[in-house]
Amino acid sequence: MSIDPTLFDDLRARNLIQDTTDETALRARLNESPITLYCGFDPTAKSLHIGNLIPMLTLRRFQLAGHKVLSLAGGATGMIGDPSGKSAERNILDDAALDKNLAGIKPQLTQFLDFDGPNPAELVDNRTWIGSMSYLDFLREAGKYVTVNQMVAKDSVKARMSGDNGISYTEFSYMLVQGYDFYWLHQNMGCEMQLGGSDQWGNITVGADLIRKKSAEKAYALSIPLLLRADGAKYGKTAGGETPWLDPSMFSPYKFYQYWISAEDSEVRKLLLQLTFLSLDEIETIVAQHNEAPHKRIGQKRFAAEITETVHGAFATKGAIEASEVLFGGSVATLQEASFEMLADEIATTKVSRAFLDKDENLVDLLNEAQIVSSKGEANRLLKQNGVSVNDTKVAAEDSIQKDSLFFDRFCLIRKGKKNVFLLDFSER
RNA sequence: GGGUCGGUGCCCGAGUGGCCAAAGGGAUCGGACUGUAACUCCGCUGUGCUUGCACUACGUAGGUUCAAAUCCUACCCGGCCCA
Repeated sequence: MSIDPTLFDDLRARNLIQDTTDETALRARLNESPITLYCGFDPTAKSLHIGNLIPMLTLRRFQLAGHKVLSLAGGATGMIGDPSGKSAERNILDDAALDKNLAGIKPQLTQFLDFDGPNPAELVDNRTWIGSMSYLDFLREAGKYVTVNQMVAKDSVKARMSGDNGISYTEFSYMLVQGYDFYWLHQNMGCEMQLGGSDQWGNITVGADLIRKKSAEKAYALSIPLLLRADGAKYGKTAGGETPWLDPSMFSPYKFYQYWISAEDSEVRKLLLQLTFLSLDEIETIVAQHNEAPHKRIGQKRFAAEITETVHGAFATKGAIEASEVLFGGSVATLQEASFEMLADEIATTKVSRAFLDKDENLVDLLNEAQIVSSKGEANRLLKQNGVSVNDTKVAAEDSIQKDSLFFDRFCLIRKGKKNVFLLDFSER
């Protein structure tokens, strides 16, 4: 397998490099022969989310360039909780939750990398080496080589020491565990480099130092800028506080696509660069087209399509795009029954009993029943504020949905606000 | 272990016996504008219903009182200082 010598410059151009250790040496090393590198992901939930996408896809860039990549599931580190970027102590997950999360995350860790072929990636779990290690061994093997002085100096720790909540010894130890991972992978799998978000920098360098001290060998670190929105908020939450998960059963491809469609103009270029595999030239062309006519939102559409395809595949992406076009372009009234069925797969659909149809002023109950609102009070408020429409007609609390307002005697489209669309299915007799 | 300060709604934070479902700010949510933007402006934001009342809520459990977020007791949790 030959190495792509342009990798480093490409990463730079895409703004995927925040910090590196010894850039000159790293460049030389990357072009000399395939390097083994790893990036870790802790099982804090049963799915990864979009915040994990950049490191994941960067790992893929390395693999495509001919390097050997290791994807690490943090079965051990996940038990502790990384204090980086956190203002308060985290709850420790119990074993059952952890196992469940690991089971959900492992397939996602393999999804973006190639595990067959001439240069297969490997999936490792740090529980296999840390899990069985005794505390005393760990203190002797890892703890002896790192001073508390350095650890306390890390930003992630400093922030917590000066905050109101303090930091537990457990979380304080996190960086040491992660550092030992790097060392172990270096000794046992020839891993020379660790990749991570810029919030991981402190943790990563602990590992590199450990390798240097214990084995007197060189290890490299590369951190990636955190994916931030223009307003400085982290990507990884929707406006409503929902997390855009990668698991389609937790965050549908339609929602995923919509999430990116509403990205800001100023973000388009960055997103294309960091998260797609389009060439730099192609990206500049798209950005130029976009800037000529921002209202057409060429950039958002292209990016959303690319990233949705990467994460959810071509088929799901097609469905998400079609649903979006119907809901935000076309007219619902002209849809065929088959189109409704397609929509039902893409957006939130609730089966509702036809018994509701016999009542007047049934809207509040229906909204509540379909869990479009979390309380009847909220339903009333939304209706009063003109925030609900049925089949694209604004409705009030006194209105109702009756049989003759259904499409094909079964479907009814409800909008809450501008962007939240729900389909009610009255097909049960 | 001792001392001390603190724990209020999604978050920050005011409130020290009734006028408290709890000021103010942030955030979310809805509306207008628009490009399914940004900016700006407006409005809402515990639950239930018979819309005025009831219920639930100020760390937890008791108590005092006609009345408690507010006072008392015990406990739990956190910060800081001392040992």
